[in-house]
Amino acid sequence: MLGAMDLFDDLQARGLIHDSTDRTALAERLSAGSISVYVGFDPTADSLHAGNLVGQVMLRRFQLAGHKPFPLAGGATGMVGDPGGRSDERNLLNRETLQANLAKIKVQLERLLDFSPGPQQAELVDNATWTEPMGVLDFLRDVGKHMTVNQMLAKESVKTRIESEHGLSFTEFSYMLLQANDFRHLREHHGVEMQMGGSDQWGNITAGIDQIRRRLGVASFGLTWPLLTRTDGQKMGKSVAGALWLDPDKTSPYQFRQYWMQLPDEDVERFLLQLTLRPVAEIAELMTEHRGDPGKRLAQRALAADVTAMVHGRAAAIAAEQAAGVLFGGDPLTASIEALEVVASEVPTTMVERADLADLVALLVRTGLATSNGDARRGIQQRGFRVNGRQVDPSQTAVHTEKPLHNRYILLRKGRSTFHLLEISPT
RNA sequence: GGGUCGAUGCCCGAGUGGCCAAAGGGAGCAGACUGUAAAUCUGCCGCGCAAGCUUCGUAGGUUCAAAUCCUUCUCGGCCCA
Repeated sequence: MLGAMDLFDDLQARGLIHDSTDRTALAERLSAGSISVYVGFDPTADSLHAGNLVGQVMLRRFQLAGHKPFPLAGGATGMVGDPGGRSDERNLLNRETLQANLAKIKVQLERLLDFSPGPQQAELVDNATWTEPMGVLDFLRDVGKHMTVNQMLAKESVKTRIESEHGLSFTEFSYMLLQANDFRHLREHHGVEMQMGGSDQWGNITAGIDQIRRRLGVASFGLTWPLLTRTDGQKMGKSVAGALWLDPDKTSPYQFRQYWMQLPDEDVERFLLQLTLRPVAEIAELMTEHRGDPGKRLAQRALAADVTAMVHGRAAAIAAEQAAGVLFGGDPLTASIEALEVVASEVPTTMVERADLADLVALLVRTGLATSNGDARRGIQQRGFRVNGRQVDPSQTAVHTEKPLHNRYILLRKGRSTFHLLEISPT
C-alpha cells in the first residue's frame, strides 16, 4: 500500500499528471494528511465505458493512499451536456432516460471504491441534489456573478465550438458554470479540496477553483490526467463493435478481457501504469520479461486480468480467461465439458436443431458471422471459417460432418478471433 | 428572396448518354506470415448458387439505352439582398 508521501511521485511516474495547480503546493498538501477529492461522471449513456476507467481508478489510488474519494454522478450536468471534446451540439436526453442512466452508473461507480465506514470511506454524490433546487436568479446572482464571459470565452472547449459551424448553444455554454458550482458546493459542504478529471476538463476545473476562491476565499487543487490514447490511432475503449462498456450486459466480461489482450505492444506498458494498481517497479519488471518473449503476451495478460477483475470481479475474470484458453489454446476437440460450458457462458451462443447443421451458409448468416449468404460463401472460399477448430474446405456445405463436442456443442470460428458457439438442442 | 455550384456505395472521391455494380484511396473482412500484436504481401468488399435483380439525394420525363440529358422537390456550399 502506498503512503501519502509517495502518491504524487507515483502518479507522476505513471504518467498520470497532465496539468495540475501548483505542484509543490499540491504535493505538500497530499503529504500533509488526508484530503477529499472528487471526479465527475455524466450519465450520457446507460453505462460507463473504458474511457471512464482512469477516473475511477484515480479515485481508488487516492483512497488507497489515505484520502477520501467522492465519485460524483452528473444528474444535473448530464441534463445540459458538456461542450468539451465535440464539434457539434449534443442532443439532450429526456429525463426518464437520464434517470435510468443515472441509476445504472451509480452502481458502477460503487464497484471500484471502498464504501465501508471509516475515514477514507467513499461517498457517492449527485449534483442534481443541489443544482435542481437552485432557482434561476440564485444561479445568476450567486454563480454567474463570479465569472466573466471573457474568461469563459477563453476556454479551449468554448473557443473551438464557437469557431465551428455548429456554434454553441447557451445551454452548453453554461455547463462550465454548473461544474464550477459543483466544486464550490462540495468544498463548502463536504470539505472537498480537490477535483480531478481528464485533460479536457482542465478549463472546467479551474473555473471551479476560481469560483471557490471568489466565494469562499480559499484555495483548492486541480489535477488532470492525459487522455488515454492508442498509438494505432484507434479511440481508446472503442472497439469495432462500438464502445467498450463496463456493463456486463453490454460488453461481456470475455469481450472486455479480449480488448486488453489484443492491445498492441506499444500501448500496453502505459495502460498497465495508468489503469492498474500494480506498483511501478513491478510493471517495469514485467515489461522486461515481456520484451524478452513478447509472443507470450505477458504484459497484455496481466493488464487484462487486472482490469477485468477490477470491473467484473475476480470470478468473472477467471472465467473469461478460461474461455479464452479453450478458444485460443489447443484443439477444441479435447476440451472438457466444463470448459465448454464456460465458453458457452462467455461467447455468443445459438441454440440449433440437429437438422440445421445441414446448411452451413445459413448458420453462418444466422449467427451473424457472415452478413449475407454471399458473404458466407466468400468467406468459405477464402478459407476464413473453422468448425471445431478445423478449417472449412470450400467444397463443404454442411456442418454435420463434424462431430459435436460432447455431443452438444459446435464451435464456429471466423478468422483469428471471432467465435460463435452452437448448442444443439437435446430434442 | 435572387443567383450559382453541388448531392455517387461505410467514408473520401472519379465518372458527364452505352465499354458502369460504377476508377482510385481509406475503413472493414479473410488468407499467408506471426505472438489473440504490428508491419508486409494477396484476395474480397450491393443482393443473388446462378440467370439476373436493386443502386449514384427525391419524384417524374426524354431515349433502343441515363449516375450521366430535361423538369419537380428536399438538403448543403458560395455570392448578392
